[in-house]
Amino acid sequence: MTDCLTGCAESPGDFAARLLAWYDRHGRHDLPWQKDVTPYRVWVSEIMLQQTQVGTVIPYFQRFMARFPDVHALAAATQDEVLHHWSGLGYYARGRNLHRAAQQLVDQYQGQFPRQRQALEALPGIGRSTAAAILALSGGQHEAILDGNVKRVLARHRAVQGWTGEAAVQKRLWALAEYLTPAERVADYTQAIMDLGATVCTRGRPRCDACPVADDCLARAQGLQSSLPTPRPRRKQPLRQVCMLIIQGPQGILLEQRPPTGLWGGLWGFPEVASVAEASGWCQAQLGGEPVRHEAMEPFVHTFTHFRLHITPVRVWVQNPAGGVMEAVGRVWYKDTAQAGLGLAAPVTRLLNQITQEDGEINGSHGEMRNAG
DNA sequence: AACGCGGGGGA
DNA sequence: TCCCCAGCGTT
Repeated sequence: MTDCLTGCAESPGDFAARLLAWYDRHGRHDLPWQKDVTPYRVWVSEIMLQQTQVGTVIPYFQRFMARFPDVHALAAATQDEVLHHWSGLGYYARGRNLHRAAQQLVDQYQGQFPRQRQALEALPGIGRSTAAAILALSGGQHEAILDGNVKRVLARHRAVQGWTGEAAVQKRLWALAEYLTPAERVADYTQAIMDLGATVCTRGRPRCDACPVADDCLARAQGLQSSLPTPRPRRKQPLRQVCMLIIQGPQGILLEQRPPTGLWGGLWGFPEVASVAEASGWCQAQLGGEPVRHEAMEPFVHTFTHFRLHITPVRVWVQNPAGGVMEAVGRVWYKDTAQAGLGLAAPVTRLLNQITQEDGEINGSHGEMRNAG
């Protein structure tokens, strides 16, 4: 007898029991968010882990918790400070959503996390899986999750064909996830299936010999481990071109805040023009004067999922603009951008480090330890 | 150089 | 209900 929707012949409890036994011996039990488990800590870790692997997330999580120990601290912070702690993680909309959701939790729920999944899903940045993860991991509630690791484990174990982004595949996987989630030890089971996906049932080379559910894994039986889950159909990536102006004035380097949404939304970066030829004109129009000189740096490529960005950095030196400086909202001159507490995109950080190093060598001050003291 | 990750939002 | 968007690290 098989279950109609899931196609499972086995009892769900058997799958969970094998996973839990494996988890007790081989799972991860010392991750920072597994200590002092609260909905807030689970939430922040889940959002960070959506886009980044555990090893990278840990230091970000520690710094974030040190600065924003609870939902009230996060709600009371400025967006700039939240994005500063998110700098380098990518997907900055999630940092902004985290901040907004914290404010809604304080405003609508006095900072207490609601226990209804639908209420959590109404918060920005929290969908079905993240809501379920918060409730299951921090409260042991009977909720099924379906993150990337779980999708991979289930698609393989039941040999589910098709890209997991397709509606029919999603539906099937959610049905499987709910069917297999046990009534007892839900938090451990949830962590167990994520751990299995992260450490054994990996994307590249699954270690089937170490898998507690390999016996009845249909992908393994059919030799499909490495071809499932079916990859997303891929499209050709367009190229975009941009010229970043690294403008050096007496007060430091000019940074502008980007629009609140879109690419690197809310972060700070260099002024941009379409081509090197427009650099002088931009300075004339925006700073009220010609640059003393400018010099193109080595161009490089920054790759996104959907396009590749060719970046040509140009160093521009301007004289004391003597009142010509426009200290408008969203524009600022910084000497030490690392201390400014601003969110910076990865290529901006890279360029700032690069020119700091170059200038240090030119000035012969490279022997000084910047971090000393 | 390709790929994955969960959710938001517009068509 | 599609379909597109986003930014890094990993492989």
